Amino acid sequence: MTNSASSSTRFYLTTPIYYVNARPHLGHAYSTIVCDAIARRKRALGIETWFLTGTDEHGQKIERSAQLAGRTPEDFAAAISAEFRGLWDRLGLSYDDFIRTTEERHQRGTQQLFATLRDKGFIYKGSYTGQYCVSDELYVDGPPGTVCPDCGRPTETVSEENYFFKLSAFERKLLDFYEANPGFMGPESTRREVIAFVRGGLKDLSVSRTSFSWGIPVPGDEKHVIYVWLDALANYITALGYGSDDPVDQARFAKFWPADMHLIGKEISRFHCVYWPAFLMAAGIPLPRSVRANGWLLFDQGKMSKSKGNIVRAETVHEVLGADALRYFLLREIPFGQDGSFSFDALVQRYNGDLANGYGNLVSRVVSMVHKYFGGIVPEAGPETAAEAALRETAVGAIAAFGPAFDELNFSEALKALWVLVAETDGYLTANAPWKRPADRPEAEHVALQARVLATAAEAIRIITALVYPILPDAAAKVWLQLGQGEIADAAKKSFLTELAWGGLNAGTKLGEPAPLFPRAEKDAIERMQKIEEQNSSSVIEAATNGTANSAPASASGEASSGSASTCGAASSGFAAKGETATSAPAAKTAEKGAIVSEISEMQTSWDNAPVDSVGIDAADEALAYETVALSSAPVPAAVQSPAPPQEAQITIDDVVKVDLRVAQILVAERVPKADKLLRLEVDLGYEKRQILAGIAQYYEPEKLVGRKIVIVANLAPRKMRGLESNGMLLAASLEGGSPVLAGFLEDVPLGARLK
RNA sequence: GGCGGGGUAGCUCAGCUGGUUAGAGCGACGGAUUCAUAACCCGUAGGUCGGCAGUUCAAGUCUGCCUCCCGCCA
Repeated sequence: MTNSASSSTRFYLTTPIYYVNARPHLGHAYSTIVCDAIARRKRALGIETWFLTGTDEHGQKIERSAQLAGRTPEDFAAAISAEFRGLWDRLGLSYDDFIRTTEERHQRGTQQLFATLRDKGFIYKGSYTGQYCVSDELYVDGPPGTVCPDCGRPTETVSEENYFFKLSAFERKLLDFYEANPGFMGPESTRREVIAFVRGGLKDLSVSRTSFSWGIPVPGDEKHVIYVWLDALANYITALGYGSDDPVDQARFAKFWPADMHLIGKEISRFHCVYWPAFLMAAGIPLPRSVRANGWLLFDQGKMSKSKGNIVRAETVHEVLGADALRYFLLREIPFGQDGSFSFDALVQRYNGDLANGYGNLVSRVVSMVHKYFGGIVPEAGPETAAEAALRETAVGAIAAFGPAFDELNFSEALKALWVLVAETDGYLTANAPWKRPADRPEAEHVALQARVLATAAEAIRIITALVYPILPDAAAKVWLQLGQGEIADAAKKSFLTELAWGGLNAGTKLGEPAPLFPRAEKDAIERMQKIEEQNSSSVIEAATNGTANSAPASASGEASSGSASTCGAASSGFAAKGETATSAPAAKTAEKGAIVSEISEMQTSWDNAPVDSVGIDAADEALAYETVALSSAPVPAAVQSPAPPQEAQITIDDVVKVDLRVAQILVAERVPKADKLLRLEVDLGYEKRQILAGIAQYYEPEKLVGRKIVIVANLAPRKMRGLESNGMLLAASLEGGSPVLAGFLEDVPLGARLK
């Protein structure tokens, strides 16, 4: 994995930076937790470690989302960035730096990178005419009228002058590099895909935009902003100090770059394994040593509640079972690099089985017995018998197996190997039963046995605890105290893992008081977590529905549901409803690419897999979710709060069903003569066609509306306007200043489908 | 459509270069036990190793075809 000598004394690792278009969820937490575990182990091995995470905040989608939320992009991005950071803090993640792409240091460094690329002749100005998907900020091949392959929305024809990066010049160099550095990217599937992609040919890459302004200006040509991906990827160097004049920054950059590991979500492999190395090669900057992709996190709770949304937040698990439980589950249950499924059920099962009944209970029984039989003082073990030798060998084997597995990111294997020691220690205790003295065993002999067995078991626990510390930092800290070893954080600072060996627990050590580590989760734990999520999402729905933002605008819902990704990093991991029916949601099918191409999120991606009956709702919830962040008070961080939208009188479900909302496609759109606001539309509901009038002429070009699927109120009483009868009303978000944004769908939906 | 990865006990997965009665953990069931968080320990549970056909003395383990799932690319 890592190869150079320097990486044995220093380690720089990064998470994706998360796109601030949606609130953090479990998928984001997954990547970050993995990095945290790695960072903790590296530090405990005496390796000087720099652990970077952050948020990706530029791009047209953020600009638009902010606008929809009635906020400035700065405020909007800051609020969601604060949510991410706050969550990482509450989860106790030990990042060394948190970069925001809106920070001055990043802007400066990114501009320098851009200028360097240009100075070296790898960036040129060219023009592009073709189709462009605004939502995904993606250029699409094809004639006018082509729909976006990622989101299915119509593309717009644009003609603009852009800066291009000579990616095509790096095709051979990249392939050579991959060959010379087989450990550069992983897992193997990612490696194969990336190589196949590069072999397929590389085209020059547009690296600037003029269609919006929320980004970093191109130095010397401020009409352009730097392409979000170039912007985002640059965070890995700007955070260290690239582009800074400050000697401290420069020293840090010199010390830690190149990165030892970029941990990413597999959907953004291409950006990290192709574009990023090419940018760096072009700029003459060393390449990172490895890029490792993790898989999606699938969510297997479709049944839980299709009306309430399926988004699970790390916070929920944290509240009920604790951060360690979440960390353990993610690292133990999911073989790293593969997709994994999350469910409360599996979580609780792991928690009870491995943590409560296993490790926690083991610590509890041993510590209590030392208190009970030896007053809390570790006894002298005395001469070893075959039983102790066997346990010692298991422990030595666990130490030997754990490290290499962990260092290759096989956390699951590492933990499995360690839990063999947990089980054997339990078995050893039961076999020797220090709590029971057979009638024919002399008292003195029994005490000797108790001493030997408890000292040995306690030592095994010490080994287990030391090894598991990077994964269960909170629990390990408690156990370390119970073992009379002091603060484990201090031990970690002293590189205690480098010298971990059997026999470190001295006789005479005074143990701390036994305290429950992982209280067994009762059946209600699952319900509690479900309830928390339901409340979270229902509050979101309510807030969004009450306010002005009811109908999620087409662009908004698309962005939001997709947006959770992180650009650069996006996505850590997809977060999806587990799909028995991936194919039944065809429209979303391609969304995944979007993540790759620009900033689509894993969220979106994941919804692709969702059972069709929940897709729309889930996506919508997410859309609403982010609006809530901006518009009203999300339950959590204070930083994010803002005035709640005006409350409307409550209604019941009976009121809701009175409104017949339907999907319709615009067949004809034209201006109504002598009316500057009205557009006459002919729409197809599948079962009938009808005419409706809409006051959106100032905001939408009629030609661009044709073919678009919208939502209309189908049972609105007819009304005449300008002599024309309108049979229905279309739905749009109403923004400040009155501009509308049409409601629409991310997935393909049949005409006439009812919204309910 | 091209390429790649998958389909092994109820669940999550191991099974390297083919070789005795196909494994682990969890769950379930039975027993034992009480130091411990109704935990721990022991034992049991018969899964056509996606399907078919081959190669071989011998195939989850190699080959071909089929089917289903996933990903990348077009």
